[in-house]
Amino acid sequence: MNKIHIAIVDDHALFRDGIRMVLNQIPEFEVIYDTSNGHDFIDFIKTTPVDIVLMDIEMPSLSGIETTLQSLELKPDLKVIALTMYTDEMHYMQMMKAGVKGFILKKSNKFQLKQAIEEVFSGGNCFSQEIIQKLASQSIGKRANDPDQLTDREKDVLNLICKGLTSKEIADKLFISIKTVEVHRANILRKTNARNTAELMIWAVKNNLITLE
Amino acid sequence: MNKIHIAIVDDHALFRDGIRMVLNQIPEFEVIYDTSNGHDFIDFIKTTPVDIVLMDIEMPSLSGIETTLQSLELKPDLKVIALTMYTDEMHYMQMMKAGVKGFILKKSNKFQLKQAIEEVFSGGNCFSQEIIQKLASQSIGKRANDPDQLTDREKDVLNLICKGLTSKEIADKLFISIKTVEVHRANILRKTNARNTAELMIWAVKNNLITLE
DNA sequence: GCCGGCATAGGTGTTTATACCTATGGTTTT
DNA sequence: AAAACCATAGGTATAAACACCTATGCCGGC
Repeated sequence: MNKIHIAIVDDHALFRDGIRMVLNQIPEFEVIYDTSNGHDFIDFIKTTPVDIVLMDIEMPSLSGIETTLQSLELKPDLKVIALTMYTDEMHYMQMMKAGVKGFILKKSNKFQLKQAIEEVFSGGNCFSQEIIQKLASQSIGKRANDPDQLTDREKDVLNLICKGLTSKEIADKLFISIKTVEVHRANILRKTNARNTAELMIWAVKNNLITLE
Repeated sequence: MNKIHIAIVDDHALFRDGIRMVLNQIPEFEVIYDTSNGHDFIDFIKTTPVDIVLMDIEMPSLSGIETTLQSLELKPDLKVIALTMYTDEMHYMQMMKAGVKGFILKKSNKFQLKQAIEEVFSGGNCFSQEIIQKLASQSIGKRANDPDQLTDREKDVLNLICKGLTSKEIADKLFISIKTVEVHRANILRKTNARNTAELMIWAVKNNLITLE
C-alpha cells in the first residue's frame, strides 16, 4: 500500500516535531519533509513529489499564503491544508483564494487532523466547523447594519491595521505603495466614521470584521 | 531509573499531542498527563505528583499565569516551565512573579526543550536566550525593581486610549497635561511591548483589561 | 530620614497617521 | 459609449503618536 506523503511547513519547531510524530504513528501516513520556512519548501517540491502539505499561515519572512501561491504555480496538483491558530476572515479568504483545500485549527485533535488529510487526499475539501460557522455569522451580521460597505481591498488593509501593522508594513506585505495604503486607510476611516486607528478597531470588532482572539 | 514525570497544559490539542510524543520518545521522560485547561490540571495535582509542568501562557478561561499561581499554592515544589509563542515583557514578568522556573518559546526545537526540562528538574532555571536578551536590552539602566504590571493611572489611560480618545482628549478628561498622558502612553507601550495603538489594543483585549463590546 | 515608585510635566526630535488634492488604467453597470 | 466604481499612486500639508531626555513633588516602606 502506498502511503500518503506529507510535508509540514511551520516556523514552530516543537509543533512541527509533534505533528510529525503524531502523523507517522498513523500507518497510512508518512511525513517525508518538514521545514520552518516557505523558501526551503518551494525548493523541495521542485525535486520531490508530495501529496499533502500542512501549511502554517502565520510565518515570518515568506507567509503561508505566499508559499501556497508559489507552490501551486510550480505544482498545481499539490494539496495544501492550512494550519491556523485563529479564525480570521482575512486569512481564510486569502488562503481560499490562494487555493488551499482545507483548514485545520491548531486546537483540533489528531482525529480531526487525520480525517482532514484523508478527505483532502481523496479529492475533497475540509473546512473546520468553527470557521464555517464564524464566517456564516459574520455574513449575517453584515447584512443587518452598515450601509457603507468596505471593498475587498479595504478589508484586507483593515485586517492588517488591526493586527498592528503600520502603513509601511502593510504596503510591503501587499506589494503596493504606502500611498495606496494611506488612501485605503482614509477611505476606510471615512466610511466607518472613525477618527483614528483605535476607533476603527472598535468598529471592526463590533461589526465582526475582525477577531482579536 | 526513575523517569521525570511531566504534565502538559495547553489549549492546542495538536501541539499537546505532538509535545507528548516528542517527550515520550526520550527515555528519561514520561508525560503522565495533558489537558487543555488549567482547572483540570489543578484538580489533577491534588491527587498525583508531577515533576515538571509545561504550561502554555495564552489560554482562554484560566490563564497560564493564574493556573501557575494556584498550582504553586497547592504544591510549592512544582516546577513550572512556561511555553510561549510571543516575546512579551508583561507575560514574562507576570509568569516570573508567579514562580515559573523557565521559559521555552514554541519555536524552540526538541533539544532545547529536553535541555530545559533537565535543567529545571535538577533544580536550575531555564530562560531562552532570545527572552533573556530582550529583557536585558529593555532593563538596561534600570534597577533591580521589577516593573511588573500597569499602575492604576496607566490603566485609566489605557482604557481611554482603547475607547478611541486622542492624547489631547484624555488629558482634558483627566485634567492633566498632554505631556503626562504621553509619558503614560510610552510607559504602557514599553511594558506591553506594543509598537503602536493597534498592538496595544490587541494586548489589552487579550489580557482582559478592556472589553470592546 | 532616605530611597523608590508614581504622577506630574516640559523639551526636542522623528515617525506615523490623517486630510486634502490630482490622476490613470481597469472593471462593471447602465 | 458613458458613467460609476475600484485600485493604484503621487503631492502637500497638519496632527498625532512615539522616543528619549530631564525634573519635581508626593507618598510609603525601611
